Amino acid sequence: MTARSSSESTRDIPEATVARLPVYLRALNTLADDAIRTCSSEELALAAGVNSAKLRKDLSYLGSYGTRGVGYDVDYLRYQIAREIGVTQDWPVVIVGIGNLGHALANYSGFRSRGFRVVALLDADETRHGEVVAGVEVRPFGDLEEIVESHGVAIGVIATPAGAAQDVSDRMVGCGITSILNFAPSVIAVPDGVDVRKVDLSIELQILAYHEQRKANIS
Amino acid sequence: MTARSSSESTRDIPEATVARLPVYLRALNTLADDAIRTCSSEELALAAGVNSAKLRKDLSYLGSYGTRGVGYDVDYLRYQIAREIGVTQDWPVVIVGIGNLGHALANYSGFRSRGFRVVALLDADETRHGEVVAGVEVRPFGDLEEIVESHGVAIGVIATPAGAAQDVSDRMVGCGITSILNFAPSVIAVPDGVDVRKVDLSIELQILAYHEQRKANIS
DNA sequence: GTCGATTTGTTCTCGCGTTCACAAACTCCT
DNA sequence: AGGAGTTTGTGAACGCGAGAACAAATCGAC
Repeated sequence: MTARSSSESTRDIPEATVARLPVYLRALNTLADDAIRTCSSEELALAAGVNSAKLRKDLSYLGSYGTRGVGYDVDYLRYQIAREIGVTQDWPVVIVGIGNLGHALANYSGFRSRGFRVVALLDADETRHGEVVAGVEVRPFGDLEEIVESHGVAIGVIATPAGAAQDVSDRMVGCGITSILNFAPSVIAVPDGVDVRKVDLSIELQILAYHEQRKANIS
Repeated sequence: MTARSSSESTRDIPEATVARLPVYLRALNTLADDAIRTCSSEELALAAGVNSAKLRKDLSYLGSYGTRGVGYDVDYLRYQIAREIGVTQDWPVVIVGIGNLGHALANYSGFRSRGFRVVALLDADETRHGEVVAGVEVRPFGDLEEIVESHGVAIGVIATPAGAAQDVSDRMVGCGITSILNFAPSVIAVPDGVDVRKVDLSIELQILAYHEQRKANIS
């Protein structure tokens, strides 16, 4: 409908679609690894675990990158999705809280390969300072402002105990971080304009337990 | 409307509500730790980070456990939610894949305190067998069937690389596991009746990156 | 015992997301 | 060149969830 200028691609993509784009991207990467050049919406939907109509509608928000009667060019679509999400550029990331989970996150190769670079590991516990994890030295939490400023960090990861999460969040927001991924099992409050996503391991298990309990009670 | 018999409490709770119940439960636990006996829907909603109308509607699916003009009894509501979710009972859990993430999961105290007991750690890599993590010995993946049967395990956690996830899933389903929490960055296919929840670290970051990119492009 | 204040439980409306179904567009074969 | 076969992109219907608003119920004061 609307005329679309060169790189001014999309207006607003529904949140549900945004959450699925990374899944499509991964599926496309897998296809590319298998030297597959072209795929239909049906094939890609299968690989991504979604309905093909939903996939097509999702992709239509980005533009018309398919060819009717043929399908999608894997490499081309892959690039378009990556550009839309923003993973074609480099995102510096700070991780606060280097416990068991922080360790695992720092070592997670999936970040590196998707444009996320861990520029600093911070912890309040001084006995951990100087320790090197995944090639990065653990530094005092007080260094946060300096690091965020010098590297232009916009994304912070909280992997602390619940009690520290709100304080860490406040400090992050205070020095200009506008996106937070929170692994601490607590609700954190942030001002408007700051995005928070929450990953809670035990909540996921509790949801499974609920359904499991229902299955057992077929009375 | 419907007459409600003794322990036959609810019919079907919306999925969105089920996902929030654990959040309410945690908020209630925090209140209880502060020796608070009673709370209004407004207070609890604030602690849980949701709208109070939504909270009341969610709780109404469980029954009428509040008192008008007063609020909710913290301990009583806490018990009711815990019973509804199923965390009053003990859930044996198996974790497959003891890499960085598997280590972190095995050590995560939030599982133990919510009724989940890690009964076994399995890994395909023989060099890891015998290693003790969080008080549990790492055993060969081939022991899965025996362990699931002897402990009555219904919930499995996959923390392997992407390539192994589908195989592990198939084996789990094959020996009777009906709920899977998948941390591997891949889509797994399971038969009807098996629940899968997926936690993907890099996808969460990519979603944040998308919004971050939008913030930067205010052009 | 009655009145006012308070808070729950529920009804209603609205918007988002999912899915179906089909027209438009492209390829290939003859 | 034309027709058959495919596959995309999208309009329309449907169902679920969020939030506002209100009636019902309880407590406390007098």
